Amino acid sequence: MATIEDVAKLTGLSRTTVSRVINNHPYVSEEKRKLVLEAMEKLGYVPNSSARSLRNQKTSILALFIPRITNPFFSELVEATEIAAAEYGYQLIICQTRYSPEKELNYMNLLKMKQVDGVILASIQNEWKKLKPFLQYGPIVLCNEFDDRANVPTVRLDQVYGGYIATKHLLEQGHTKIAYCSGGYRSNVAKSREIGFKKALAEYKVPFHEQYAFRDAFHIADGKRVFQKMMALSERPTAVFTGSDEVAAGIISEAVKCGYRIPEDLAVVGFDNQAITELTNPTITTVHQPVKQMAQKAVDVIVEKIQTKKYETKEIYEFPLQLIVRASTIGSKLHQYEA
Amino acid sequence: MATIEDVAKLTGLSRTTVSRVINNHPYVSEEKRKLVLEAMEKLGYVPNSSARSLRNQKTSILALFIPRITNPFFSELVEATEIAAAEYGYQLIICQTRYSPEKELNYMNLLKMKQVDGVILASIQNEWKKLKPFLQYGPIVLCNEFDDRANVPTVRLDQVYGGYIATKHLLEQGHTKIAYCSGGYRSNVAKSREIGFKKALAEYKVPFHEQYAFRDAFHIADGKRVFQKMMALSERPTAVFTGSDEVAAGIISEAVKCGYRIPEDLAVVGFDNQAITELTNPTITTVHQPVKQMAQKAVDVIVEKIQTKKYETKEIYEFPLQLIVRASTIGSKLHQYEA
DNA sequence: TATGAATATGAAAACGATTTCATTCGTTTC
DNA sequence: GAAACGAATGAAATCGTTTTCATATTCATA
Repeated sequence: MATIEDVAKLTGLSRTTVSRVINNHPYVSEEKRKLVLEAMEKLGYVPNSSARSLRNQKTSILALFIPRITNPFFSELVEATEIAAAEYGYQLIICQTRYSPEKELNYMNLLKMKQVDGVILASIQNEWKKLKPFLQYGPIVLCNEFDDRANVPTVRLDQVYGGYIATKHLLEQGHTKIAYCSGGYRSNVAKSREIGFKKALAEYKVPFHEQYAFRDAFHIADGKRVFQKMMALSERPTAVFTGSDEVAAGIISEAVKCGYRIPEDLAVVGFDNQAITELTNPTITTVHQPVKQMAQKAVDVIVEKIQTKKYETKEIYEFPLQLIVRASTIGSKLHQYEA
Repeated sequence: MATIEDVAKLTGLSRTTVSRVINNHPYVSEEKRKLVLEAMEKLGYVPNSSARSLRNQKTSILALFIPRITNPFFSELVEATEIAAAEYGYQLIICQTRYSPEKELNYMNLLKMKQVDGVILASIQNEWKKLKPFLQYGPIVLCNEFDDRANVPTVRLDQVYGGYIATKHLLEQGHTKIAYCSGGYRSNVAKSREIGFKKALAEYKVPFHEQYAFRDAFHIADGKRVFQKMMALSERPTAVFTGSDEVAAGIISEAVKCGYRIPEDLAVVGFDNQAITELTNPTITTVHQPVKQMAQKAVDVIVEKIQTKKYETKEIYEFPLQLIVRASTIGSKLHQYEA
């Protein structure tokens, strides 16, 4: 394994000069520069990352915290974040908290140990006061998830608006018995959507009944379970708002299997605009989230924070959401080949 | 930022003793050990990763190469790999090659620069002779993808068998005009499946026509495109083998939209057993791949190679595949509530 | 009671880079 | 022709650990 010393020896120059060539510093004669480059090539020399990190106090690695990567929303976020990070020359370490506060705190030590230059939190499992102390070791940027008490840069989507437009759409179709379905008790994303949901109901003077709320739905299986619960109610809802397309797909799948018609018997809106929304029958009305933009911004911001070393600045960057209307809410016109 | 020196000063001991406590080395009196632990706690001291990596010549980071993470097969692989790596105390860096040989070679420098202790290749974009030289810098383990010329540990699935059982299943249903659909020209995974596909055809004395082959299908949209191409043929196939559930779902979606019946007009088998296989209508017959086991084994193997430092050993670990029969191939019985 | 082993500790050398500071050599400037 | 400056280079310190080697103490054993 060739080191800078080997290159220095081979050229008869000092480590300093070699280092200058590597880092494109001035005051190296063209003659020596060529000599060094040739020697580096010949020895197959590449600077050692650990040594550089130690000396420069910088690893060029970011950590991205997500609950689990198999959730397509987070897959897309990881994809976009990795690409954006690579543009800046950063590597991305994936930290799956699996909804565990302990795992989250444990991964946070990456910042303390200086194994990463910064942390992007796309989900939050601990109270902010538990995370805040880590700010002394490096920047934390919130992306997607957020917390009012957190005095750090936050890149997020207007979830209140998302809940609002999706629900308003159902209300416009004449529904008054609308169920609410979400995942993540701790999540402010879910809470915001619920605020938007209730805001829309209030505007239409439609009351909300707590028995219509299901706040523990994450996966397809949860959707199936929730559907059965809804159908067991004495007064069944005619529409349901869900916090993810997976759950919406689960509901639809179970409904169709049980002989119900979507949207005639139950209108369903999803969230995320995932690929499955166009594959189910009927296709799923959903809310599109600009994940790529959000990821890009989060990386832009954290790179800037790493450079300026000002970590405790409350900056909010918010992107809009967009309703995508498909067959699961507006019925027959789009149901071209069914039945 | 407290260093080991600070802890040493606070306790009045040497760095050596503090280091011994950190690393649980023997020959430290219980009295001093406590003293050190208290001081570490008080200062909030945690060892610096870069310094450790430099000194120990070990980063405790693995790199996982995949084409793109939004492919659910690779999401699942990343999830399982991250969990398995974490058990060994390793972090996981994600390298999305996006099917680019240049990007792949570029990421390979992580090994050369010693930023990672090992590389798990779940996809291969370059000829092996281009990758082989990196073996002098650290272990490479193939996982999922493979190459006969590569003299390194390989954890893989029996793809020939996978192609075989899926195709045999179609043949057993009486199909003789069977199309073949896959993604990745360079991929030996795809090539193996094709071998299994043709083996099954041969056993049933069914000839294969090249116009039934579509080897550039990766996504849902490709499935839709392929469906249109198939229907434009003078002699249309009655069944199609696909290399991914996404493509199968695309085909089914497009077929249903155009008024065709699955499986009566076209039987479809997918690959991967992804969540969507149970959400489409009809549900998709597919081949289940034991991704978790494969990922776990790949991590076990690479950790061992890192320890033993023997990188050039050809070891093959192969896991079996399993056919999951659903409605997209066996028709009416499972189509309970359609029409 | 001397001897050797086991226990406990520290000084200093590594790991491989970058940076500070000093030095040398030309070239300009007054 | 001395002073000042810019260009080119290297020696050595530094980043924060772990490890090697040396030394000192304690303890058991002959």
